[in-house]
Amino acid sequence: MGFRDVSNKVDFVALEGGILAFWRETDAFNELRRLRAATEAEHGTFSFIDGPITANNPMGVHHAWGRTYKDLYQRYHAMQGKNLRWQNGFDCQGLWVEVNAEKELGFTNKRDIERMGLAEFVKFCKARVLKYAAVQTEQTMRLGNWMDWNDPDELRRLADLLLENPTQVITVAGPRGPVTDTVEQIVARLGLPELGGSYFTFSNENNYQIWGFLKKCYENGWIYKGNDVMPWCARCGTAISQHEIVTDGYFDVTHDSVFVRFPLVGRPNEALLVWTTTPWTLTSNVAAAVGPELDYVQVRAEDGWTYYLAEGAMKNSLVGKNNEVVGRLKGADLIGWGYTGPFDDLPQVVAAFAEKGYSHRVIPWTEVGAEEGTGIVHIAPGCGAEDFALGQEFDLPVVAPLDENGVYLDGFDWLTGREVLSSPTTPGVAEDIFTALREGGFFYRKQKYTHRYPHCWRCGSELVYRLVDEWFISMGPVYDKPREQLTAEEKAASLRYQIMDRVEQINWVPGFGYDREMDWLRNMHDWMISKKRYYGLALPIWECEACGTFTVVGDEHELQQRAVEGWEVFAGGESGHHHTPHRPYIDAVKIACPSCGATTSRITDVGNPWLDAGIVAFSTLHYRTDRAFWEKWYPADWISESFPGQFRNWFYSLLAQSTVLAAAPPFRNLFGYATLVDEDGRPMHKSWGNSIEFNEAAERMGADTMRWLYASCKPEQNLQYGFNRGDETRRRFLIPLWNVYSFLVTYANADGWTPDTGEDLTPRRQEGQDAKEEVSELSSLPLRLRPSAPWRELPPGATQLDRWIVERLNETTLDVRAALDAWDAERAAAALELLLDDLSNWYVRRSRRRFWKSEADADKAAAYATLYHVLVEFIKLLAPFLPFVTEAMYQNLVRAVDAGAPLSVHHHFYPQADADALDHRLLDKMRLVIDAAALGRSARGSADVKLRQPLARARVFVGSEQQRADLQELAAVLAEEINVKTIEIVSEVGELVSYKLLPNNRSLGPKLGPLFPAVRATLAQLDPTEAATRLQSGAGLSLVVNGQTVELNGDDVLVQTESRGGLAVASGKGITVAVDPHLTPELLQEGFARDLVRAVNAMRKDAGLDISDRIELAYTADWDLATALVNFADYIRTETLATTLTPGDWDDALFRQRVTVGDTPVDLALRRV
RNA sequence: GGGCCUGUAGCUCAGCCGGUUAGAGCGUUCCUCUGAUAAGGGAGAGGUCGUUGGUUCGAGUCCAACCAGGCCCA
Repeated sequence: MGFRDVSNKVDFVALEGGILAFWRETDAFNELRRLRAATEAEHGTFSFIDGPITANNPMGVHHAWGRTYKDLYQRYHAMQGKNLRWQNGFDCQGLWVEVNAEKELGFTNKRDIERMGLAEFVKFCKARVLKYAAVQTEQTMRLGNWMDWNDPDELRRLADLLLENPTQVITVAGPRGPVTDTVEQIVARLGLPELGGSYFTFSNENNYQIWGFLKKCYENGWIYKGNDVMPWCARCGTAISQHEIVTDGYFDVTHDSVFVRFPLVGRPNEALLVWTTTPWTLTSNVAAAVGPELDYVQVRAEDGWTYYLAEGAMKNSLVGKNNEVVGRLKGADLIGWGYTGPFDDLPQVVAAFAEKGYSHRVIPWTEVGAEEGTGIVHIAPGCGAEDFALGQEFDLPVVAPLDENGVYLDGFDWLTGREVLSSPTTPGVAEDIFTALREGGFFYRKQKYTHRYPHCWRCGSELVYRLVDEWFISMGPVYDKPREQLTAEEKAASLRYQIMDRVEQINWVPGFGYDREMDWLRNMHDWMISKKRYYGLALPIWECEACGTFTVVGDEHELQQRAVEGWEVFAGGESGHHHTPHRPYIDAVKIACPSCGATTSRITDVGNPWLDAGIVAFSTLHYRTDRAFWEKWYPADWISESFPGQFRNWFYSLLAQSTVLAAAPPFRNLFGYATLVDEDGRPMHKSWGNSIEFNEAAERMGADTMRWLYASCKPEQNLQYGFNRGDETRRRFLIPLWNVYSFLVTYANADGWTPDTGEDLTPRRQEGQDAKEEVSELSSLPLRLRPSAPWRELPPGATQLDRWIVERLNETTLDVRAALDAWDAERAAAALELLLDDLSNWYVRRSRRRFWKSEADADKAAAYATLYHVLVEFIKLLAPFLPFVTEAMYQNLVRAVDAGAPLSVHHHFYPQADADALDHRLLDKMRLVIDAAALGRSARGSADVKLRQPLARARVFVGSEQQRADLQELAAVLAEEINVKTIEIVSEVGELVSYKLLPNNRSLGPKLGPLFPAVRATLAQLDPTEAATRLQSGAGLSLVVNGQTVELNGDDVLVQTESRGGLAVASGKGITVAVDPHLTPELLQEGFARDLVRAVNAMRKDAGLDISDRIELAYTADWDLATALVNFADYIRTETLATTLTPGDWDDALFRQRVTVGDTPVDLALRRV
């Protein structure tokens, strides 16, 4: 039995398809799970928690980056015998799901959803999530990830059944047997133990676990209802987040801005001059802000008023020529002045001011400038985000004028019921406001003003800023002292400091992640957990309209107990079917107010989706139902996500929820990576046409290529991604790897060589025995599945080269393990690339003749055995990175010759090596020759002598005795590499080079200090050869500098060599190689012979001959060349497999060519024997 | 305005505790090797190390200020 033949041309994409089919057919992943269940007792577990991906759209190549790391580390730890949970996660709730559903349905605003009906809409969202979870599952499988995947077709079937009728009862297969329930409930139980597969954050377990978290926050007194001023779309009736505006929403528009006078109290005919672009907010004016450091002027204007405004704003603000500056003052001087507002009589304004005992006044704000407006800013805390923040700071009243449709509320007199913005049907209020201002004597002038203004990215309407009720979790105070000085009480009162203590316990990779997270925790505001939408976590807050009390429900059981109304709609109802805790059904349940007993309703808000993602450290680990399981898998050993954004999102929500619910951080190691951009460094955008679809990348580039590209890049830097980069990656690593493999298989098959699988103690799988039965046998850990021992038993004919490449393998194994243990895939990949380079460009190249030769001796056997061993261990090292190509090679190299070997390369243990047994001497020695050979080639290049032309000798200088001995030992190798007849190793190369003396700054600098420049100058004036000779003989130099005597020893002076006239010298890394370029007639003849061999072999290839075909060779050449051919006939015949080499030509030649050897033409003809 | 990060060759990036003539990959030009190789090797061209000060015998490296870009928070 031998290997399947392997072409050196390979279609990686087709290969990957074949491997996916192989895994599917052999159930290879599940067999791994069975194997690891058996090895867990000895090797433990690796706990990974997958950050949920929003199941909204097909995956992008940026997701594939992260998913490569996730798969890589899971495979690496599985290859150490550890057991894993292998659970992928989908993010399923929240605004982004709604938005995509709305787009698909062609909806333009909230009222469309209400027309459709909440139940229908929520159902549609869930089905859409299932559909894209199926797509993302298929894509991630294509990337090669092994996970406990749901069958994508089953997910699609559930989506269809859900849309058809969510209450129909079905039975589905689960790992512990069939499960029967309504479709709605089956979908809500996905990912739970009875159904297995990925977790979905819309699951009952996820939602109710968040209830438990919120209940605990409530018990700690941290939940409260607060206000915020948010950008709001009146048409859609929804808040728009700052993020949504920044990405898509700012356009230039022209508004009527207005200059208004605010008459000052106690200063007749004097007024502040203020300016605004949003006249409707003047109803809600509370204060006027000035820059305390800014210069202001008092101006007597021609309209009879005296105005105050910023000096720098006069030109833009005032009209007329007869404006006279009558005073100057700082903004700070104005602070505290009272004034009269333009709409002080509105009932809401009166009420709000009365409540706080407040009247209009001037406040300081450092942000105020004179570039726009008047330098006095109108402040309406109910109508602007910054205004609101200032209002909080100065404890100002808030006048909030608008309802959710942008219509004035009660208490605004003639404005009540008016729409604030103009629309095709209504004119808006701006003109009427101007009229009112004129009538009240507040109007100064108006002005067209063009500015960037936020718009709704969905419907295009201008946004307004609106005061809304939102629900928050308090993050506690920020204390004005170092963290370590906090008392226990202070810490107990402030969740942020408790979270910081958890952050401290985590290993952040890269390290700046720690700083970012801490910075966020220091500066974050209370966590706003509500969103006025439809599809998402139903916040378990019931609020009493009668007395204002609110209460939080901790789980479904508590809800049932406390329900006073509507339980049957939610959990029983006409059909008798239990619904999931989503709107609208959950809203039917009423409970009694714990304070006054009134019937209360759930607030209609849904939850912030980061609650959904952050709870998974509990919900997916069965915290509520199986505490032992949770304790086993919590905290996660490792999590990984792209870090932009996640410090305040997933990482934060995981940390916050874990801090409240458990005493330990949710994860021990965090690995973050940056952002994926296109090859030019620009962000990828569908609309820019530079984004790459995952499917396109996988099918054009190949998943292994993608994975190697991802794994070998620097994670903390943005990844510039594209097909050119992919081609380069394939060329640099995958193709050379395949070529080594193809080389081995080609020659092994030609020679009939197979690896020795004798004296094998592996229990063989019997025909017909299924994998499950095998588990009991495997529990005794067969030898083959034990960690592979370092390969100490080299075959009898092993050469130094064989021993070297095995040591390189061992060295690389140590490097790769150390790197992966530190979550440094880049370093691991770099070490693996170096090994491939050594294997391909040194070991195989230098061993080729051992494989070609016809006699089957011990040397050849050793070469095969060594290359085979190294390659098989190499692909195990690579398996977590390149699951496809390593599997393909494994199936041929191992399984094809040993049917009893483990089914998959991924079932093996990761290679191990013994650091103490590493032969550093051998590694250093060979590296020295590799480096010297490179220098030799360089030296030849500088003398313009091509490598094929033999030269008489090279002289090599190395610094240490040890290096000289090493080089002496390997002189033959070096001679062959650089094609010289002899190598001389010398302790000084003065004959071939000239010396240059340089001060050793590192040792002399500290010793000499200010004297240093003078010593350097003196040193430069010495005779370098004489000084170098003295130093090399061990004697020191004595210099007199500035009247002082300075003694220099060998360590203080660096002796460098420079090539001298006409000689070919190269140096570096402490090595100098000088080749003698002088050519004798004999050397020239040999060069001709080698040229000819090269030409003939090229002809053989062109003629389509097989490697082993014998030929006859005829030539027509001039006398010089013919002499060379005669003199080197044996050599030429051997190298070209020619039985004869004669002058002349044949009529029946198979192939004929004129080639140039040296400078002269030769006619060659060959025919097959 | 605050925090974090980044400015080094055409592009992407190394450059340690400050120390010899600032390196690598890609691209480019030339040369070369090759019966596993779609590869490999060598050489050339290409640098005000963001700017300005400072510390030092010596600064790409340390310090300060500034400039530009990115991310986050206001």
